[in-house]
Amino acid sequence: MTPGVREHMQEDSRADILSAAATCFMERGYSETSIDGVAHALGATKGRIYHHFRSKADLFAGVFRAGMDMNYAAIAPYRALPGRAAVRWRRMAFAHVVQMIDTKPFQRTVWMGVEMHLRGATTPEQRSVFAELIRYRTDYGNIFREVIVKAREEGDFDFTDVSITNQLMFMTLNSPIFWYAPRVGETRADIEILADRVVTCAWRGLGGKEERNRQ
Amino acid sequence: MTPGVREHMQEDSRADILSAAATCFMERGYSETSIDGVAHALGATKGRIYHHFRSKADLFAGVFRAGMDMNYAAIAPYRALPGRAAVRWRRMAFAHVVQMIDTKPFQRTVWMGVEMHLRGATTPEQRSVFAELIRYRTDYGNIFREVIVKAREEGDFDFTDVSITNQLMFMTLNSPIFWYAPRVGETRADIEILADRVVTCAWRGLGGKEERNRQ
DNA sequence: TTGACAACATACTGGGTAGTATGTTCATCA
DNA sequence: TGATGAACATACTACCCAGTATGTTGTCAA
Repeated sequence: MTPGVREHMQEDSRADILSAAATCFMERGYSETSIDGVAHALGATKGRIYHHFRSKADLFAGVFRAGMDMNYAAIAPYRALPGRAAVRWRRMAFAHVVQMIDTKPFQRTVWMGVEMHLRGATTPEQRSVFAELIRYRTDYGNIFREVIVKAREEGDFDFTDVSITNQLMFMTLNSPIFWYAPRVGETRADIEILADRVVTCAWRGLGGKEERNRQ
Repeated sequence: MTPGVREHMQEDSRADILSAAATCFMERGYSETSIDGVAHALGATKGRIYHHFRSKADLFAGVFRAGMDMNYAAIAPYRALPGRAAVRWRRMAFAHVVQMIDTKPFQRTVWMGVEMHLRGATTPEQRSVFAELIRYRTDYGNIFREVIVKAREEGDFDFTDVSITNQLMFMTLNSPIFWYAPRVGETRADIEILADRVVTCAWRGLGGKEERNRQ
């Protein structure tokens, strides 16, 4: 077997662990999730996980980072769109909401990570790793922040306090991670309609003008 | 000492435990919170807590119920207001948001309780108690649901899907439990301005018309 | 003044789990 | 073809913590 393929297999194994861990973290929370539990979900044992991750916190950080990586990738195609910022915002917001639905276990883990960091539930040694992840996530938030400020300057949005507004906007855009559940026979189009409703709600909250071509 | 006073002292002791437990649950989450930790925060020991509550889950349920009790009490004065439903909604929503800020530790615990129930993180025996609390909370949500439906009928709100809209609305109204932090020198008026901004954002999300007398 | 009981504190036990130490297998490479 | 190391599995330990069992103190009622 070529070294390239071997390396790829290793990365696959890591990705499988991250995916299983994300699901476990979502379904049981951080401390209720045991390494044995994640291993069981994989049909493996602890050894496999501890071979790839130094600790439970390291595994958690891996899921967090993977989730944020996917978020950046999801909005990347729209960040540099020319034209009005409000239009750019709608594309980004829509991609973000769809992303929340598609990678819900990872996003729930990211959310938990932020909560844990805010209450300082990390050991000193992992503090720096965690702080970097939080910065990674804050930067992501600031991308949207800059866009809505620009859109306000261009007269398309209307709000007073930027910080609060950005918080409320993300609260709406992220909310599917809490209440979305796939319906039987649900198509891609159904999900997109759902996402559009969420985006429209956030759009209104930002003081965006009503558009005729949307329901 | 009169029996009345004794009983009152007991209730005081219970209330102190609930308050300390709410803070601990908020700061550390459910499983990271130890009974010893709550006792320590009270300057007491486990014995005191287990004298009033049968288990950790029972203590948690007590905090949950107390939080919801306070919520019902907060909106009670406005539920039967005559006039347009949209106006009634604004009063109720404002009272709700202020309540989220004032009793944040309890509300965070309620939130955690809902999450735990959704992922089934309860033992069978406590399942019925928990189910009743969830119903208590669902009923509270339905109060708002009925009001926004009425307001839509009266032409003041404009939205498509009631369930999603109610979810998104509560997401916005509840959000201060995640990002609110008291500022130095903050007055009651500052909090009310903050709450009004949140209510306005939710109002817009519901498709409410802009009002001139608000910023 | 003396039970009786409420309201705690103290001391102990058992189960679950993070982390570690040590095997085992198999592919690659010299 | 034997050495080497990656990629796991197995076995074990040490700790934390919920729950319990039992003591202690003060109050009230008779």
